[in-house]
Amino acid sequence: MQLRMTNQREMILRELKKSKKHLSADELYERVKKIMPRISLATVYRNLEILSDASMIRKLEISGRQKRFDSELEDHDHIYCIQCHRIENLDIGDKEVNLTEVDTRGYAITGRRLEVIGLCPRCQKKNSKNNAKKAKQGGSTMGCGCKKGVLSDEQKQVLEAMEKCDGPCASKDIAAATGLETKQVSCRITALKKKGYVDSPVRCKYAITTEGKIALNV
Amino acid sequence: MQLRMTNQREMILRELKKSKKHLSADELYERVKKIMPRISLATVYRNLEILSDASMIRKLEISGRQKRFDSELEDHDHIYCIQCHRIENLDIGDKEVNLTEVDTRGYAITGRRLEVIGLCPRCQKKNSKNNAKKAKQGGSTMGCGCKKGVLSDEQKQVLEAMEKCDGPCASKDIAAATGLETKQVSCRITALKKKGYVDSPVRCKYAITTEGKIALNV
DNA sequence: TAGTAAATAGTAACCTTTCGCAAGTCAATC
DNA sequence: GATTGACTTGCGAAAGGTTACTATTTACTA
Ligand SMILES: [Mn+2]
Ligand SMILES: [Mn+2]
Ligand SMILES: [Zn+2]
Ligand SMILES: [Zn+2]
Repeated sequence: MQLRMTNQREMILRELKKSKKHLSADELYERVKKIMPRISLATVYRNLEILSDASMIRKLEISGRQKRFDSELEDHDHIYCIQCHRIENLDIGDKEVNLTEVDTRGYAITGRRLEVIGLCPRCQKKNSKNNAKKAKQGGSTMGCGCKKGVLSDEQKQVLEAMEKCDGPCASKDIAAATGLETKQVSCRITALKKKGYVDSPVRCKYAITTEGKIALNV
Repeated sequence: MQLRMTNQREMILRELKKSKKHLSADELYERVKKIMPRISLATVYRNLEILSDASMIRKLEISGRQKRFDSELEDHDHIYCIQCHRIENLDIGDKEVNLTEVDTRGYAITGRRLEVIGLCPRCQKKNSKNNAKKAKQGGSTMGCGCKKGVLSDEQKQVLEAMEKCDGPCASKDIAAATGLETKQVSCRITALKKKGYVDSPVRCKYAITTEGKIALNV
């Protein structure tokens, strides 16, 4: 089994090296596609696998998320941000980590993986800003990690009713305004709160948030 | 937002603790289902997420594979097997890993994750047995990691033709016997070789392997 | 105890990754 | 130079794991 250096493979390797980042397969795919528009995502995956088997790149299997690939071969560890999932290199000396005396339970050790986890400087800044803002607003529940701001029709209906209403309103009011059942309104509000589009300044009273208004007008 | 201790949640927590293993969501689901047959897998996922957010359990997000959950809250690291993906606890003292002097690039450190990677004793044994067997057989390419031995109709056709033929035969012969095009036969042979059902004792000649015969008669 | 918020079951959708196939490319052999 | 087969690729489909949505039920609390 020998490797052939095809154009695709070469380009994938070159783009990964050029980026100097820890790219995921699809990020790399987007980059390579600009140069080879017909390349397939499967080819990118296949080659990243092959290249890392051949030790020409490194595969980073960090923390249950998307795999990332690293063109740097020298031994090094990584630090990553819990919030923005940025991954950066970390240089650690032999003194810091020394596993020679650890009881490895009969395992034949082939390597180790060390991740330092934290909040990157950018996210720290962002958070302190947001916190200041939130304190003024009275503490919305934003930033829950919901991936999408997509609204269902009924959610939109509820949100629209809430926008028209001035000041916090009860789910009963929304039900009356929309014609939906109270129970259903309650469900929609829960979902919207999770997305950060609605908050509850007073118990049992709800209001649309700034984010909610933005989401409505998209 | 407050937590309620529902029956489902309690059971999930109890079963995880009882197992003393690093279970995945679906493994836990199978266990809980025996006691609460109507529980939903989504409930298990939701609760594992909630419980780990509440620091009542730990989420292990190891190596880009399935998430696993750990009821042990004390700080400890893990060792895992590249082959069977078993995960075991690993006790490491403060002397072994000391990151206090590492340059963390401005990150606010919240934790670290150390995985030692290797081959577990069981897999070591299994491998040495298999290698001995392979050496005797003359080196078939089995054990490539293909997950399935499922044969497509055309693969089966090729394999059957190969079985009837005595001794190694060329892809041309198979093409003639099956009525398929030579190129297609070549493709099927490649796939079958990858599965370990065919090998090539002489260049350009192929024969069905023992595994191949077994697979045909399933 | 009534009323509200949180949780559930069931299912659909989602996202990342892998697979199978038909076709193409290339180097080694004839 | 033609043939052969190993290695690749693009494409489509599917697997596998996880999350989202919604009607309904349950736990809590005022
Ligand atoms: Mn790196
Ligand atoms: Mn553990
Ligand atoms: Zn960050
Ligand atoms: Zn193992």
